[in-house]
Amino acid sequence: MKPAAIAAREDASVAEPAYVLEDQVGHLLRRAHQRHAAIFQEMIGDAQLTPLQFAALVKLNDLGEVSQNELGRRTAMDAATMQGVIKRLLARGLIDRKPDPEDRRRVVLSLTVDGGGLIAAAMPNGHAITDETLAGLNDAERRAFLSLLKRLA
Amino acid sequence: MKPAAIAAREDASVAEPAYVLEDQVGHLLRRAHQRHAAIFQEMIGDAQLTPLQFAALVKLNDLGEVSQNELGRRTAMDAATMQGVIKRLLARGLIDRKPDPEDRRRVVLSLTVDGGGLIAAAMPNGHAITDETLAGLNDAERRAFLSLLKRLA
DNA sequence: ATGCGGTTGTTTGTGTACAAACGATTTTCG
DNA sequence: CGAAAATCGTTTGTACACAAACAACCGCAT
Repeated sequence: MKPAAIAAREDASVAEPAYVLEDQVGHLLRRAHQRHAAIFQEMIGDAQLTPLQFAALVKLNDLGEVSQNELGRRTAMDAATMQGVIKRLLARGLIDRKPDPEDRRRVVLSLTVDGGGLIAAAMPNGHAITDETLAGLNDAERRAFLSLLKRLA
Repeated sequence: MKPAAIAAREDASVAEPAYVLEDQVGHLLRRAHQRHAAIFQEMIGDAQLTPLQFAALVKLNDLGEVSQNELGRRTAMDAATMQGVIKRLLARGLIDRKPDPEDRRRVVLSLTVDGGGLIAAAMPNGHAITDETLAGLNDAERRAFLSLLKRLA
């Protein structure tokens, strides 16, 4: 059995464009995301804090009080994923959880003092992580990249 | 307790740049990757086939025979992740696995006929998925984006 | 008022993703 | 030659990521 890459090269009239894994957006997005996650873990300054947990804390810091689903929408996590993130933040005492008196389905989340402190301390690291992730690009390239990336997300 | 976003706005002399989650590369990469995964699942034409499984099959198609770790490096998966991917592809009879006679640590992987057929059928869908993922951008923007993304990955 | 659609949070199951530790082997180098 | 270092594949444990199904609850239209 001959590898397709060779077979294709043998017949140039076959206009099938080669599927080069390394050139596919999906693969590149995955690898860039992997690299970012590694940088995050290295620089966030708290070995237990993950990107999603950090995102949840940041949003909670911005919003004050929110329901679990709402926080999920704001951070692009689905309800099931949120479940795990919330559980771990609760276990570390970084967030609070109380029933919403006005809607008995809901649960209201908010930062604890510890959570607020952690976010305040980690925020600068967040900026450094973003910077390091974009390290290969100059300012103009960063702006261009982020603007294009936003249109894809 | 006042949300930090408001507190910051009250004192313009504090030069702390706001940490806007929606503007961070990491968050945008994650969302773009999520969107791509959704498009992939919808368009790949085989409900069981995941992006990583597809990537492994594509590389196997390109290379003919490789060891498990080597395939992992070529597809940017670590050994533990590879384990699961290989297991599922084996279970579906899409790949073969035999000991390397020249190195008793190694296992040689290759496509089965079924695997080759599936890849041949799915390849066009792969191109369509890449296209759909980049749908918001014109040709020049796509080239620019991919070139920048490659430098980050 | 009630009934029905939609929302909220939860659970289960499958599939990435990676660290860490392991035994078995191969390679390298003193 | 033989010990140390590196590689290969495996397992375990933690953390996303989402589909699907669920009970409880809310709001709206009839």
